[in-house]
Amino acid sequence: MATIAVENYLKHALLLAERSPDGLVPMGELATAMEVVPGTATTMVKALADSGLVLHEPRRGLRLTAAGRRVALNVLRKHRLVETFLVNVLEMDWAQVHAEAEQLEHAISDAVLDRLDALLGHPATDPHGDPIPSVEGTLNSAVYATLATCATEISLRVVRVTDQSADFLTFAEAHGLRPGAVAHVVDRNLPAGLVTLRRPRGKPFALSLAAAGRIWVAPNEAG
Amino acid sequence: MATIAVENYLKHALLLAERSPDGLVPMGELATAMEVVPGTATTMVKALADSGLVLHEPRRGLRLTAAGRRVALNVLRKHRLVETFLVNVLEMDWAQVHAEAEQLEHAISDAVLDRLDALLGHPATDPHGDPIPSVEGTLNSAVYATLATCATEISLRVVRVTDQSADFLTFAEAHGLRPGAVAHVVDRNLPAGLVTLRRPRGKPFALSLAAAGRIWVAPNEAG
DNA sequence: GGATAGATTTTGACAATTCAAAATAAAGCC
DNA sequence: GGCTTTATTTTGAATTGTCAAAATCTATCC
Repeated sequence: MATIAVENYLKHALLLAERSPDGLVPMGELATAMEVVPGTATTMVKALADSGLVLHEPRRGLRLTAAGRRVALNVLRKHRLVETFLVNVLEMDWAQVHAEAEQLEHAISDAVLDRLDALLGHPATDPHGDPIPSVEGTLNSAVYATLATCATEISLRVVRVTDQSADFLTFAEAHGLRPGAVAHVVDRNLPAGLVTLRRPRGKPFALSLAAAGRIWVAPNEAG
Repeated sequence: MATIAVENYLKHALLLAERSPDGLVPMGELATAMEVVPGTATTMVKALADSGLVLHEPRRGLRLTAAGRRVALNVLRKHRLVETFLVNVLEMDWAQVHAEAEQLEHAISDAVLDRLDALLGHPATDPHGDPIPSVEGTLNSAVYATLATCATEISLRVVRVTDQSADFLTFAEAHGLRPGAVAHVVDRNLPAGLVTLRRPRGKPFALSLAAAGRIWVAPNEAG
């Protein structure tokens, strides 16, 4: 069985690999994500390579093997189903549930996971809009535009909020920017780094381009 | 924050202390409960004593301090509320939930615990009839008779089953011996070490005195 | 009142995970 | 092509929790 540390390294390796075109994850990125010094990541990656969970390409980075990816997807599935449970069933604040799920993802058995999945009705995404890996190990990563890049003056539907910090999520919540919410970009001022947004029957408000880049949207079909 | 190992030592120390008249827990008992060699228990108890969680009386045993007892009760509360959740909400088999809760009890925050408690309606006991410590740290340990010691030929209500092994619980379940079940002792044959039981509209069946001693009962008020 | 059995403690070692800091390799720059 | 910057790896050490086995108590038993 993978230890908690191993599960965490693999999970972060997966998340970083998903954002990398060739699947190669630089050591430094993994170390940053894990909040350890680079040497620690090197040590652990070599151990993971010995266990056949990753390939270590010295001085270049690491790649998940099929076995490593399987473990990582299972942990990610637990994380996101737990978040969904905490929000949908226990009615907890979506800004807090990430931290809770970080612990629970390592304590939940596959048996509990299955029951949780059934209780929640086999959801496809978690409360932040992040896709929940299937039992079979499929990760549906549809690509959307963000509020920093999408067209202006058309009705949009928020599909995903990719920032787990409680502060950001509380801000988003306060402006109704949860997945499913409808809004449109009133104006985008690149020099000022500002995006102005408006929700139906709401006042316009601004957020930084950096923040806008973490809110993913699709054209609002109904709107 | 207490580590998982520390939480486990304190939890087992509490359970053993509850069954000891003077609250003194011999080292060997703790080591057996924790499934470690005696020397390991000694090492850990000294560390716990340094943290002010237990008192170590060399060669005699240990006692929980108020701080240690507080931590232990919190872990036990998590364990038993999680078991209740797994059975009542996720509809899992009561024979499995102990093992699951052993992991989850260390991963659940107090915030999640509170929500879980509310969802379950603030239960007083878990699915095995074990009392759930209150938030304030009260452990209601009412003393009952067991099927090995109770009066015969009177209607009884099962209140508690104090064996966490899946085999025993599956056996108990198969005969309907869950808390709340009604039964009476038909016969007790001490030389043979057998207790014969009968449930309403059921066939009589036998179990060993040792097994009977793990099923706690109260007189059945309703008849 | 010592020998002995049983429990407990001590000692030395090991695996996992981490850090700090020195060493090394790679990449880009004039 | 040599120099500098940056990323990565190596080395040595600390921490936590564990075991095996030797040493040490304690209580008890003739």
